[in-house]
Order: sequence, then structure tokens, then C-alpha cells
Amino acid sequence: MREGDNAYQIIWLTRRLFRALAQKSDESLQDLGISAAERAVMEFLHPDERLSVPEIAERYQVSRQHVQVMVNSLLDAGLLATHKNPRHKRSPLIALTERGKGMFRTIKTRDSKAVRKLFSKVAEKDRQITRKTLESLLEELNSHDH
Amino acid sequence: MREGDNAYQIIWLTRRLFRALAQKSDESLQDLGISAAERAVMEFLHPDERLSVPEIAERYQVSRQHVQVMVNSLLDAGLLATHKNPRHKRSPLIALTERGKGMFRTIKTRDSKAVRKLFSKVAEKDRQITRKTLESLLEELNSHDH
DNA sequence: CATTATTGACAACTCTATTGTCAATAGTTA
DNA sequence: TAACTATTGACAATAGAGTTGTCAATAATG
Repeated sequence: MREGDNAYQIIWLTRRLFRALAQKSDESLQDLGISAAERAVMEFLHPDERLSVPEIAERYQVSRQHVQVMVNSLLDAGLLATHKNPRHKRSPLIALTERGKGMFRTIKTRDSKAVRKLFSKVAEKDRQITRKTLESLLEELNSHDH
Repeated sequence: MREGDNAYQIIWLTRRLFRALAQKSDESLQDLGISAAERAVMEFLHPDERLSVPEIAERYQVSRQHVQVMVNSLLDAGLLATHKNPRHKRSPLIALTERGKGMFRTIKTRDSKAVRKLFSKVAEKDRQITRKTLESLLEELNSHDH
């Protein structure tokens, strides 16, 4: 546990941070009646993106079926709407409705505040390095690992 | 999605990275027949820690009941064993068995290789900054947020 | 000694996500 | 154009990590 190793710690911290963030996020989303996974889907469509379910799945790097469930739920809630897809007749494009946009703006505003507070003690330069490091790790993981 | 904002991106990357790491970790653990959550518990006991279930839960920041399930499963598998707890008669101390230690060494060896490869393109200085940044975020989240 | 707290065991549930399957219909190619 | 293949949406079953709640037993403590 008490490894001095930075690399190892970063991995461990990622897990911890993920859980802590997820919890926070859930709290914040609760009164809006949407889940973190639904929120993530909305993010891909914000503010005016039009994507089919399989396209969202690809970007989200999550199974098509999972995205479908989230999208259907958001359609039911009136936060998303379907539009004709010129590229595929059976697979409509999904976009935020006005209500959806409104809600996502609310979410974003809340998030911004929380994020600002969260990062208040981290220098901009360190943020950038951290971001690049994490990007590099993700890239390495996705680069056809063996 | 395409925020230039480093802070926001770090949060997003944390999620993505977590999922990618979890997947990798699961793969690596599969043939050993233990789950990531069980592995995490083992980590707290490695190499010679003796902790009660509630103590592990506290360090792991996870519910006592959840840890109990993981510990019971590892006890059944012969990877952990109980020892008398001088501080509490009904709550034994849990420790790795020899088999448990052996298995965890295997896990660690594998991990070390993977981690080394994963971080091969990240400078030591950047690792440190990243680690400190993530630590700072976690601290901020746990610091009796409001 | 009486009271309160802790523990282990069990259950029910949530959330995110996966895999598999199916029928319908779209693209594509011979 | 007809035949074939791929994609899509819908549905189901499953898994993993974790939570909350409850209960009885037993510890610790005033």
C-alpha cells in the first residue's frame, strides 16, 4: 500500500478519485432525476450535436446496447428527441431538446462551480501536466496493448 | 465535450482511465480467480498487515459489509486467514496466508511490468506532479465538502 | 451490572456496464 | 434487381462493485 512509487500511486488514486467523483456527481444529479450515465450521454450531444446511438457508443467507448438504454430513458423524459438520419434510415439521429439543453446548462453551471472549488489549490501548470499525463496513459492503454 | 479546460478534462479522463484500468486489471486477474475488489483488499494486507474487517473498510473507504464479503470469499479461497485480535475478541485480525502472499506477489510482478510499460512515456517529474494533483483533488473531495 | 456499541451475517437493492440473441431493415455486391 | 451481409433497436440475462438496512450475538464501557 505505502508504495513510494508515483506511477503505482497514480493508478490507485485514479480509482479512489473516480469513486469520490462518482458519488459527488450522483448527489448533484439526484434532484434532476438523471443518472451519471445519462448525463454522460447528454454531454456527447451538448449543445447541438446530432449523433446516432451507435455513434455515441463509439465515442463513449461503451456498448451500443448500454447507450441505447440511456438514450431511450432520456427520450422518455423528453430531454432528447430523434431526427431523421440522412446516412441511415433506421437509425435516427439523437439530439437534446430545449428542455434537455436547459437541464444540461444547469448541470454545467453546477459542475463548473464544483470543479473550480475542487481545483482551487492546483496551479494551472500542474493541471496541464496532469491532464497530459492522464491523456498519455489512456492513449497507451488504448493503443492496441499486448 | 471538447472543453479546453484542463480541470474539466482531468475529471473526464479520470473516468475513462478508471474504466480502462479496471478492464485491464480484470483481465490480468481473471486466471487467478479473484476480483478487483478482492485484490484491493489483499493490497491492504500485503505483505504482513493484520487488520480487522472494519479497519480495512475504514482504510478502503468502503462499507464494512462489502469488505466482509470480499474477506469471506478470500478466506474460503485460503488466501487469507484469521488471527486472534487482542483489541477485540469477536473481530479477528485478517492476514494473508502464505498462498495469499504468493499470489499477491504474482499480481504485483505482473502489475509492475504493466505499470512500467504504461508510464514509459511519462517523465518522472510529471508523474510526481500528477500524483500530487490527484492527491490534492481527493483531499479536497474528502475535506468535509459542502 | 446495565447499557450502548460493534461486529458478522444476510438480504435486497442500485448503478454501470457487458454479452448474447432476434427480427427488421439497410446497405452492398454479384 | 435479387441475394447476401451488416447494422440497428429491443429485450434479457448476467456481472461486479458497492450501498443501506436489519438482526442477533457479544464486546466494551459507564
